[in-house]
Parts: sequence; C-alpha cells; structure tokens
Amino acid sequence: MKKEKIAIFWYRRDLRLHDNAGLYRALKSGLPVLPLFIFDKTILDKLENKDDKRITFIYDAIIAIQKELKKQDSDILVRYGAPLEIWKDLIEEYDIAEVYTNKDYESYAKERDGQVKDLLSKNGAELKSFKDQVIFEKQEVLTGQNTVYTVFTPYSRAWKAKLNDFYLSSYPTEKYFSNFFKTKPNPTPSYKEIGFIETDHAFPDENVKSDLIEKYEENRNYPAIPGTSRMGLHLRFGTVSIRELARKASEHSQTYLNELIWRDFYFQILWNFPHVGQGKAFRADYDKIKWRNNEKEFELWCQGKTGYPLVDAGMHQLNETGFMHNRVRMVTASFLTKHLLIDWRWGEAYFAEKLLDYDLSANNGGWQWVAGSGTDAAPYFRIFNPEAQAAKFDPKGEYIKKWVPELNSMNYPTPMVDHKFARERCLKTYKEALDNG
DNA sequence: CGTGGGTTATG
DNA sequence: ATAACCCAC
Repeated sequence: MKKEKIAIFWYRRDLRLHDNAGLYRALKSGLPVLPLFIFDKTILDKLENKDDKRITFIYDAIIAIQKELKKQDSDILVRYGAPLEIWKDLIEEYDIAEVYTNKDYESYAKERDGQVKDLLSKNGAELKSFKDQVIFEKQEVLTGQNTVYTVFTPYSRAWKAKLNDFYLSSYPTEKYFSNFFKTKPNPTPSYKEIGFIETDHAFPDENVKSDLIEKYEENRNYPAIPGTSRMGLHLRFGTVSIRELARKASEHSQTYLNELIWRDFYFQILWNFPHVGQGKAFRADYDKIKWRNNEKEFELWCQGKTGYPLVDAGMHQLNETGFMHNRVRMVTASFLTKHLLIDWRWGEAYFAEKLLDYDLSANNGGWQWVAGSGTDAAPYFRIFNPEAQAAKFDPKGEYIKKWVPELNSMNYPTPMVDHKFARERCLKTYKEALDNG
C-alpha cells in the first residue's frame, strides 16, 4: 500500500500549538502535518532524580497538545530513544517529505539537528528550522561596526530600536488546524518506560497577570513578595510564546521587557561564543583563578547550611521547590564563588540539576556574571554582602523565616566563614589570577 | 514602458 | 514595519 506523503513537525522546547513559527510553516506547507515529540534518552539519562518535575511538566504539555489534536482527528507521536535512531525508524514508517522544527541554539542541539538533517536529506526529506524561541537571534542585533554586542545596555538599546509590531505578532496557527495529519491515536510511552515517576502537577500559571507586570519594577527584588512573573519554566519549554509575553511586557513594563531582553542577550552570547557553554570562562583570564573547591563547603552550600540566613533560605527554596527568586540566585551564587571560592561551574551544575526553569544560556550567563568571568560583568571587587542584601531586600525577614524556620533555634549553624575575611581572601585570589596576564 | 497603489510575504 | 510583487493606467 502506498503511504501518504506527510510533513512532520518536530517539537522540542516549544510545546504549544499557538503562535509557533515552525508549526505555522508546517501547516502552511500543503502537506498533512504529523506532530512529533522525542523523549531524548541522551538527555534523560543525565538527569539525577527520577522524580524530576520537569518530566511531569513536559508530559502535561504534551497531553494538552494531544487533547487539542484529537479534535482534528489527529494526534502527536511520542517516542523515547536517541533522536537519530528514532528518525531512522520514522523514515521506514512514514513517507516523510519535509520536517519542520524550531531552532535550538545549544551545542548539543546543533550537532543533533545536523545529523538528523543529513539523515533526512539522504532519504529525500528536508529539515527546515525556524526562529521561534527568541525575538532576535544570532546576529540580528549588531553594533554599528557589525560586531556582536557583549554589553547588555547598548544591546538592549539596539534591540529596542529594531523591534516593531511585526516581530511581536503571533503566528496564527489556529487558522490551519485542519491540516493536521488524520490518524488513529498513537501509543505514548509511560513514565515507567522512560524511567521516571510522575510528580505533583503544581506549576506556575501560564497566564501572567498584567497588574503583576505593572507592579514588576516595584516588587521584583523582594523575594517574600510573589512579584516576579514565574514565566521561566514556560519559556524554557515553550508553553508560553516569547512574542505574546514581550507584547505584554512592552505594553505594561519596560523593566520587565528588559528582563526578556536579557534572555535574548544570553542566547546570542551562547550562539556567538559557544565556548561559554563548554566549560570555559567568557574572559579567558578568569580561568586562571585558583578556586579552593572545598567539597565539604560545597555540600554545606547545597544543603543551605552556610549560617547566612538569606543564602540558606535561597538554597532551601531551590531544594524544596525547584525555584529560587532571582535576587536570591545572585546572592547564593555570589556566596559560592566569592566567599567560598568555589568554581562557578559547580554552582552552575547544581542549579542546572535543581531549577525547573533551567536554561543553559541564562544559567551560564548569570553564573559568569556573578563570578565576574562573563559578559557585562560587574567588576570583580564588588562582592555581595549577604547580610546587607537581606536587610535591604527582606527587611522584615519574611522570606528567611519561611525557608529557614530553624533560624532562631539551637540547630541553626554559625556563619561558615566570616564575611570580612572571605571578602579579603577573594580579592587577593582574584587579583593574583588577573593582575599580571 | 514607467509609475503608483494595492496586495502579499516576511519574523 | 518593510520590501517585493503585480497589475492598471
């Protein structure tokens, strides 16, 4: 029996039906579109916790897509394995004319997509990829000399100058939903089959309130207030469209828009300077720093037992919920790198394991910014004082009380290192590495 | 054959 | 928002 020619839309970190660039192009191709998601064994095998909530989040998103597709007598195909192997199977199973997908800018993804592209082209199918997860990618925003920006403020100015309504407008996929490939329901691998267990389904709402965005500037630095958007997780997996969010931001808050520009900024840094994602400092000099890397101290930091209440509160929030308020991310990261002189890459890896909204570009950008090794970094002699940060941003101690209830008991540890001493030690260590080339 | 205005495609 | 494209004049 002759099989019908189809297009496949390959979902990765864009798990939504609405305002999706690659899906839009697929639906307009004239071919019936079969959506696909692969639980990538290569990625999943590296996850430490079998109850990782991110897997549940992905499942939920897939089920939501599936529900909508069933209305079109269609379904999403869900597979588990190594992408290249899955694609070899799919080529046998279907007559694939074209494959549509959204660009993914990390090194692993670039290599994976290159291999799949080659495999497909050997089999007469084309892989077409589209910009979807950022407003401006790669080298769309350049300086007057056509060089890549490495400082945020001028980047953000150029970004805003380039922006217009068209870049913010949604891809109207809904108009073409009748073009999905008609198929019987496909079997979906279970949690057990992919080696994970289902967790609770408590995730932030994907509809950010406009009054929250309006008050964002006022509230965002106070970790006791739910004043941040909590959109990180949705942006990570694409359950919210960056265009819709940036539209809301540009209407209600330039401060919030700036945070979204930071996100584009770090994506383009990772793309243009891929060494930052491969264990290297953006500024090579900073790889000469002699980190102390004391494993016991690292363990105390991970467990939130440093004796500095704001640091400990942040680590407890992270360990218990998979989220940490951004102000506190800066404080905990600074404490690890500057007070303890532990390599920022250890902290980066820990956050990667624990943060539900973990994204390589933003996490790496943030850690390198804190360590001083990154783009746009504050001068290295700026060292956060964790007590001053607490006094300023959690003046009533509400956040600390919530996450460190043992604060006033006998069990709460004394500070693991004196601030003044640690500060001097840090300055000396950085100076030795950076002073004489 | 050149020009202008409407239409379409682009991200 | 902007440019390419098409057709009428």
